[in-house]
Amino acid sequence: MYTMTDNKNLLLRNKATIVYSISLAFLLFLLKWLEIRFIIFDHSFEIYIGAIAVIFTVLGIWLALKLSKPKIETIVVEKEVYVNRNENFVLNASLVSQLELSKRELEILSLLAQGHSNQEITAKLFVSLSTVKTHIQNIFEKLDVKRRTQAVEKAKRLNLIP
Amino acid sequence: MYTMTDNKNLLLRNKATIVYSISLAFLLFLLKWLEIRFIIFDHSFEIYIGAIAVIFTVLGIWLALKLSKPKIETIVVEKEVYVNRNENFVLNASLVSQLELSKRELEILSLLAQGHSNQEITAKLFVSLSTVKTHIQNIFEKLDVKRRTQAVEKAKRLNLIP
DNA sequence: CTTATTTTCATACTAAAGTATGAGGTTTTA
DNA sequence: TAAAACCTCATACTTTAGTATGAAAATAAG
Repeated sequence: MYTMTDNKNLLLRNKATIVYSISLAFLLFLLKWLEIRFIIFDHSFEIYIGAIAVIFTVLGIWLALKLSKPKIETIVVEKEVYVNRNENFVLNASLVSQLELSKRELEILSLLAQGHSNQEITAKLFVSLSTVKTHIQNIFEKLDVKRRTQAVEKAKRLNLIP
Repeated sequence: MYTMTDNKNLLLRNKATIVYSISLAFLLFLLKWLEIRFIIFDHSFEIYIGAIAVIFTVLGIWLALKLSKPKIETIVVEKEVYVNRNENFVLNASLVSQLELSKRELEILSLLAQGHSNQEITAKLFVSLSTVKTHIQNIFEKLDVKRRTQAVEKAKRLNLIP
């Protein structure tokens, strides 16, 4: 099966070469034949050359059309998938990676969104207030926001948190 | 104006013809020149004809590439973009009435959810900072919350704001 | 028209959030 | 194994948010 496919590809790939070779052979034969007639009958030299020019131009055009590869144009169609806010939350993992948000940062972002204060977050995660503040600061930088309400709004909009 | 456009289209449409005509004229001149050299110096006839063939083949190829519109093969790629379904937000009017939230309060609640600071809200609504604070205070009481993040979370959960 | 509700605004104060800087320990990656 | 990334924590300070109280104007409802 594979051998069959290979053979088939070989023929297809070299089709133009084969065709041109055969055509050239035929045209050379034609040249010789016309040359003989020219020598014998001494017809107009210009007509002969003109015929050569036209014939080979046509051959060139035909060959170019066969050889040219179709230009591939890719169109990206954005298909909007509507997601109900909480039910079908799908994490935008690529964006999380792009923004370089760590697991801890996402965790804290979630707790912000749930309405917790910094002090409450310390109790939930068993860390100090300054740790929480540091994480929040990092989150703000990565999301390019100034306050927690902005962070939450943006994170939900971008599907970073449910 | 229309006449100008017509003239322009005429030139564009016949561009290939014009180019080919000029090229042919040039090549005929070249032929004549080569012919004269051929007659004078009596070089090989086959080389001369071969040169003609090659030249005109190249011309044909060049012409075809210019003439032919590249075959454009279009590949459509679907990319899924997750969009929150804000369109289907249905205000929980009965609950708004139950909680006795006024229009102004809902308005300010929305701006909170969008991530605005108090000062920013003053600018948007053309009221003073203490007005904003008073409204927010009233919102907190009616929603029984302690901070804006809680208010936003609860309001979205209860479909009070989009 | 009177009353109730809403909106507006101020003041003084406390609490929480946010900023900037520095440092050390742990885990992951190349 | 070294470097990078992540997590943790502290300190000092500024800014914003939140609280309590009071008052007046505007609008809506009875």
